[in-house]
Parts: sequence; C-alpha cells; structure tokens
Amino acid sequence: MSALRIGQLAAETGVTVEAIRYYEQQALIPEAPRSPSGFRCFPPDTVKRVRFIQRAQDLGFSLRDIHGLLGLRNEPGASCAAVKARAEKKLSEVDRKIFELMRIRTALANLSEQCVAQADLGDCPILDALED
Amino acid sequence: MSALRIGQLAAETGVTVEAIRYYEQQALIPEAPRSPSGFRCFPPDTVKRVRFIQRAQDLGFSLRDIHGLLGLRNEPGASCAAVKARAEKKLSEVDRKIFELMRIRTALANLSEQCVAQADLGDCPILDALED
DNA sequence: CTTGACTCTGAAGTGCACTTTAGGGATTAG
DNA sequence: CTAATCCCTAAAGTGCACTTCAGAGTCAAG
Repeated sequence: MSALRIGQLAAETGVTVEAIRYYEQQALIPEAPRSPSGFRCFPPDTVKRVRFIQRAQDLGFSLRDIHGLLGLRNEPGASCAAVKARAEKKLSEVDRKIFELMRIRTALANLSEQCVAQADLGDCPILDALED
Repeated sequence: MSALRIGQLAAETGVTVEAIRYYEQQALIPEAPRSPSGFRCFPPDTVKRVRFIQRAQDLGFSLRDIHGLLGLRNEPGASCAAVKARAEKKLSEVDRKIFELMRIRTALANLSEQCVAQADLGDCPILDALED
C-alpha cells in the first residue's frame, strides 16, 4: 500500500482529483512518478503535503504564499524567522478584519433593532458605521 | 462645486475611473446625470458611496453583498419584515465571518508564539504544525 | 488654434483557484 | 467479455473585480 492513485489521494484529503492535478501543475506537490500505463503514483506523504496546503489556505494564505512557504525550506539562508514574519503579517491582517467586522456587526444589529421599533430606514446605521 | 467629474471622484476616493464606471454599470452607485457633452456629473455624496463600497469590500463583502447592503437602506418601508430578515441574514453572515477569522487568528497566533525565531527550518514549529 | 489632459463606449484581457469539456486509454467486478 | 469506473491530456470556461485597449469626442491653457 505504498503508492496512491490520484482518486485515493483525493478521497483521503477531500479535494477533487482536478484540484490535485492543478496543485501538481503549480508545483505545490512534487511531480508524481507514473505507473507503466501513465497513472500518477503518489508517495503516501503527499497526503501530508495536500493537508499542509489545505491548512495554510485555511489560514488565509494564497497558493502563491504557500509556494513561498514550501520554498523556504529549501532556501539556504532562510530561517524560521522568515516563516514567522509571514505568519505575523497575516495575523495583523486578520486582526484588522476582525476589528472592522465587529463595527459593522454592531451597526447591523442596530439596524435590525430599529426595524422592530420603527419602519423608517432613512437614517441607516450601516452607512453611518462605514462612512466615517 | 456641486458636481464631480469622474476623474475628480476617482482622485477623491483613490479608486480608478474605470472602477467607478464599473460600479455604475453594476448599479453600486446611482447612474450619474450627464453634461451636454456626455460627461458624467456625479453628485458630491457619491464620494461617500464609493467610500462605503471600499470599506465594505475591505471587510470581505463582495460587490454583490454590497449591493444587498445598499438595498437595505433604499427599500420602501412597506416590507419592514422583509428588510429585517435581510438585515439579520447579513448579521449572521458577519457573525460567521468573525467566527472564522477568530479561528484563523488563534491558529496563527499559536503558531507564531511557538516560533522561537532562531531555529533553522529543520524544526520550524510553524511548518511542523502545518504538516501534521 | 493647437496641444495635451480628460472623457466616452464596448470589448477584450488579467489573476486566482479551480471546474468543465472533449476525447480518449486502463482497470476491475460480475 | 463487457460494462462501469477510473485515469489521462490539453484547452476552454467560471466568477469576481476589475484593467487594458482601441478609437474617438471634449475642454482649458497658452
């Protein structure tokens, strides 16, 4: 049970076979060796690689970002600090988005309340929150 | 100085003239009246509208979403119940986004914290955590 | 009155992260 | 053996939010 065919890898990771071919094409996973008939035979640890991609994507990294993260490991001068710097850049972006979303959340909640109280939407709290 | 031409509106808001024409085409800003020669003459409060679009986009709303948010404000008071339902749907979407971002934030913060920023990449906690 | 900045339209192109299509060959359960 | 299922490739399509292009009209300054 050492090599996986593309469908098995897909089932294992929950991504489509097309997405996996796409990842290979984009060099996010190593090019798989082929069976005599031309089928891809993925080494089992490709599962980990695909999960890495999924997790990193989930953390807000683009595929380009992920390619960069993967590349870091092979760069001579690259350090853990470089990885940390990227993670922290993403972290501050995420913090900012959370902060802004909290503001609009409040505005929307107010709007909803006013809808109960009175039907007049002439003064919209959403706009108030966003136009400053 | 009551009406703005498209270039002035663009300069004021920091978006391109093309993007503004696109917004108008997508009905995100009202269709501007035209000068005798066919130039758009934007009422000054269009600046606010464009800024609303920018902010909302920054919060992760698509232009389609924004169209919906804007619609909330302009709908006739007749269907107050429908408006409220819409506002609450948006609210739950916002809540979901906040929740998702908090999850991402926690993961990034944890990973970043573990990184001593001195180790070589063989044992970078961030990459390690993403790989398991 | 000419030059250069500004504006117009419609159509096509861009980047992302895939998905879909078309037209095949390979493998396997019954 | 046959039918279902899996796999292959290259290319085109998708949705979003624009950007670029081509060709042409308008306006203010010098």
